[in-house]
Amino acid sequence: MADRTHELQQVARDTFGWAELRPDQLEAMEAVMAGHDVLAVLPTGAGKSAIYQVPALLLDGPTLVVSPLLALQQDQVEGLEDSAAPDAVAVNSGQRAGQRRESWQAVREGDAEYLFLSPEQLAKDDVVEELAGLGVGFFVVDEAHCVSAWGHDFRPDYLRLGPVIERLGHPPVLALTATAGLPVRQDILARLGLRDPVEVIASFDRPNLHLAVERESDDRRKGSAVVVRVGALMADPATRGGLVYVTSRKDAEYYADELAQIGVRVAAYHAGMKAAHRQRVHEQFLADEVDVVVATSAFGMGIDKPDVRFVVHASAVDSLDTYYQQIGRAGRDGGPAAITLFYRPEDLHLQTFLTASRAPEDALEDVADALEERDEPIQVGQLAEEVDVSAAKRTRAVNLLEQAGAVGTTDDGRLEYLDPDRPTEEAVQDAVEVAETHQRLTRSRIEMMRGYAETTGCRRQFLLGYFGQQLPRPCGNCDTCEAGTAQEHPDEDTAFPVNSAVQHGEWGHGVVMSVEPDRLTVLFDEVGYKTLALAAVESRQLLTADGPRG
DNA sequence: CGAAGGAAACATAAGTTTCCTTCGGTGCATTATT
Repeated sequence: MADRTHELQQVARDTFGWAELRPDQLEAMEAVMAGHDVLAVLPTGAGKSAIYQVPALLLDGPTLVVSPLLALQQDQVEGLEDSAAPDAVAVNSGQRAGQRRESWQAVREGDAEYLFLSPEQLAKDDVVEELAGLGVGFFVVDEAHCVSAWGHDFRPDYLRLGPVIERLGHPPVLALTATAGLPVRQDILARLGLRDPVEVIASFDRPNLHLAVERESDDRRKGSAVVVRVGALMADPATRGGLVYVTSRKDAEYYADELAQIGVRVAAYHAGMKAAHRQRVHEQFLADEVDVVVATSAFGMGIDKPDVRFVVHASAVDSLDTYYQQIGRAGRDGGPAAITLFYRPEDLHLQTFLTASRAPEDALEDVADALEERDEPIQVGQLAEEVDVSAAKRTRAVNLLEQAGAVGTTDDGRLEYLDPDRPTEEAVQDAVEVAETHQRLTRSRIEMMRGYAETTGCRRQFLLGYFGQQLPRPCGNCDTCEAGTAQEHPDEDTAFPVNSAVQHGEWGHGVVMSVEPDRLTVLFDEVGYKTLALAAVESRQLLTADGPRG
């Protein structure tokens, strides 16, 4: 063990020039070297990339890094070029055929140690076949929350990574992310099929962020309040420069115009803008030529500016996972930063709309029928020929049927209908229920966002509690602490302590996520987060202690 | 679900009210034209 630690530290020092590895980094690396699958949840700036970059050099075979954005892949490749580490290449649709051949050639000949791919590339049979021949020694999923956040509908190929890992002989797998509450972590572990995983989870606390919520009832008044607030923040040298998150592209343009009118150097950022323009805004922000970026959720991953002094949300977002991720872009230098959410309960309805995704019933039927009719497993390409729906919809259908236990993936990546005696109608019905369970969880996460915005207790205790971390005392650096409503409550002898498993008559099995003076929040497997009044729990005996999970 | 925008309804002046429809977020890859 000590040898291995020494070896890792030596590579870190000699190849990358890092004098010291942090305990979290080292713990994750050592687990990888010991052959474990690892899920590492570390805040940005904690050197997440190092966790794969270093062991990659000690493990046989090339390292495959799945990364969600082509721009991010580019940054990583360039970063490695600047170090003494072996080369890195990416393969994607933006390249010409010749360039792509060269990249493969470099990996094949061992000139490139790191290979960056999008999950969509890994959905292609020839790509996986090529990789299987290469003997991939290390499988890394960067920004692994995307598996859960995007895999279920937006980018369904994220849920196909599990079978790809198996097809590559299941090398050690490392999933990396900065933000993941319990359901997201469980989802990542299950969907990637991690074996006996080691979870390395750093503290989520960012004590330098001051947390506050401004409640507004009128939409227009909220709009002007946001502009006034940003104006005030910009007038104070201590809080100059930050981000404003909005829900729609239109709002991004609107607030950018309003702020420009009061003399703020501001730019809008959303996915409707041309790529070159988006890149320009990003660069100007990093270079302090623009002080405020008003953005939709498109602005995020890959942004690493140390001195973001405020993050203002003009509206609530879809979950505390998203919220934490977005506010976490402030104060990376450790200096104070002002975090403000402008909250109107009605805004949550838009999040319900945006996250709603109904099961593709027609595609489910077509896919189930096509697979059931075959006596043998079939290639994805073949299925595409037989089922006349879009690739995304087809993949979603395959994913749901697989989660419903009706469809399986063979070791060579083909799809099969598992039980010939199971009627396809039943399989489709089960798949629809899988989608509905997922939908309930999504809704309950929106309710947790509501809970954060409406709590009179310490905001930080609420936020950290959501991520499974108990802050023993109110933080003293949020609006409720300052208002005096966040009272310290002694650790009462509760029958249902945090992290204990419980059983509810109607909602089934769950895990206690937080205990407040008058209420409990429980994450149930089937219905997601629920907040229960302690008085009712006691008087009506709603919960019973349950055995350990599993 | 709710905000926004347009058209029609109200009303007899130039405007307000009501009703209806549309739109609302993340990115890969691929392909047909300039």
